[in-house]
Amino acid sequence: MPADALQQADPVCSYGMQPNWDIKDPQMPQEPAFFDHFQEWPDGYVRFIYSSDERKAQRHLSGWAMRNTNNHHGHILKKSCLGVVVCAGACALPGGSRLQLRPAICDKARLKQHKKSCPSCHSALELIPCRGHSGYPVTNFWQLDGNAIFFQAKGVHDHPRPESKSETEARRSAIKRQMASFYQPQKKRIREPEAEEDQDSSGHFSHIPPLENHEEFDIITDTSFLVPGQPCPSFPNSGEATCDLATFQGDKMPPFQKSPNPRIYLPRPPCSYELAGPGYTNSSPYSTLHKDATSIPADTDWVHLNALPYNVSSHSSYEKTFDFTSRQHGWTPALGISGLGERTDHGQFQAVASLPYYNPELPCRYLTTAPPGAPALQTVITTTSQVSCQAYQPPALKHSDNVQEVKRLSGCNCAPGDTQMSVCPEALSPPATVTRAASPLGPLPLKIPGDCRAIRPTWAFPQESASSRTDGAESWDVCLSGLGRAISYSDRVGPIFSYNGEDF
DNA sequence: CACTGCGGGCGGA
DNA sequence: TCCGCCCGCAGTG
Repeated sequence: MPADALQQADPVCSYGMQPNWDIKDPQMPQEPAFFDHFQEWPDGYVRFIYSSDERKAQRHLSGWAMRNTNNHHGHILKKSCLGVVVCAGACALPGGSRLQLRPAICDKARLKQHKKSCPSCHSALELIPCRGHSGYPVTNFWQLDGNAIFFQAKGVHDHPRPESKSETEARRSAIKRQMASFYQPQKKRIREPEAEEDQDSSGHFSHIPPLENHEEFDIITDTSFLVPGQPCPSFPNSGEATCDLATFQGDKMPPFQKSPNPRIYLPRPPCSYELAGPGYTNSSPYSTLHKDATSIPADTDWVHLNALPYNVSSHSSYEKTFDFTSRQHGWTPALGISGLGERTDHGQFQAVASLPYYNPELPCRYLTTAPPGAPALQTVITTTSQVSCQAYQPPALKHSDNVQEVKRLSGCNCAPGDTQMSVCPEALSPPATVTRAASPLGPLPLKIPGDCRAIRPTWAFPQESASSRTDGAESWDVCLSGLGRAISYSDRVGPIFSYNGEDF
């Protein structure tokens, strides 16, 4: 274990688990012995102390879309979570993923964003508000005191992660750079098939603009995210799909780069997708994704968290932290503990193994029951928006008392055609295996416990889990169960599917 | 143009 | 009083 990891672990425990201070205390601890490693996705009632030298802390950054909130305390910066923007139609992207956009922080920009439609099904976009703090948005407090930046979070995010800002920015820049080299060559290829597709009433798809235009290019990528139930004329098969994506992201987005956010829901088996490999062959029905993936590039605004589980295996998943148990509602990322290293990873893995993911009876691989250690807080969300996702909703879902949850699950939800994927190490690890897993077993009835949320863990302390993750650490949430569950991982594992910010 | 931070002000608990 | 929230303003990139 790297020294860094060790350093990180202890502080986390000390501050995260046993904080002896509160953001509102008149006097903060002086000269803390340890500084926590910056947590990009703090979740739960956690507290951290960052070094005043930590840039991200200085900027009060967070993976969550946090907006400034006036708390009438000049010395304490308060921010509240905006939630996540999803497709109101709850359409499932190929691969069963859902769009999870980062809400614009600016009210004006957010309104503008809301006017956009889902690139996949053209349904309206819906903002899932955060209600993780007693029905109110999760709040984060920041206070600079001496050489330390005190951070305190209140509430448990009850929604999927939006794309993190840092990731978005990183991806955009990377894409732009790569665009130049990748673009031209692909131009022709992309046009042919896609050109025919006219999904966008506005004509985005019908008209394939010069690839030089990044935005346009992004739009094209939209086609790659066809809803399973929809016809996919333009990408009938994967044969053509060469792994452009690999090329695309290859150098820029190393699969394992820290990527805080991506959550990948893997309702269906991942296509065998090889990021690194240039022409992989894919027989998967979803191969189109690959193809699409190839063209995916740039849209940073859209995040298909679930995107493609590519290379899940490549991660040597065993080692990755599959934190099925983790976090509150299952949306939270697993503890990816880059820093905690063996201890955590191992533990998590074991935990995972013990979980019935593969159990058909528990399609929602997230356990239905919260572990003892799980945070008691359960957001009671009676969101109005419901569901569109019912289309895919299995009967079992209906029983959910929490509409919101169900709806959200749709993310996990699977499209009708989802095949069940047994989640076992084997499946996740080797690409080949994954591919095999993808083989259609045929749609399975989706049974999702009413409270199909990820379970909260075995880890007794949310803080710990949160803290244990290093920033951007590789953490995975794998929701494999039958249909719906998702794998979310923080690593920059696979291609990140996003639509161009232009449209959204 | 969007993000960010600040602060006034309002209303509800 | 506290809190959530809206709004506008200003600085920044």
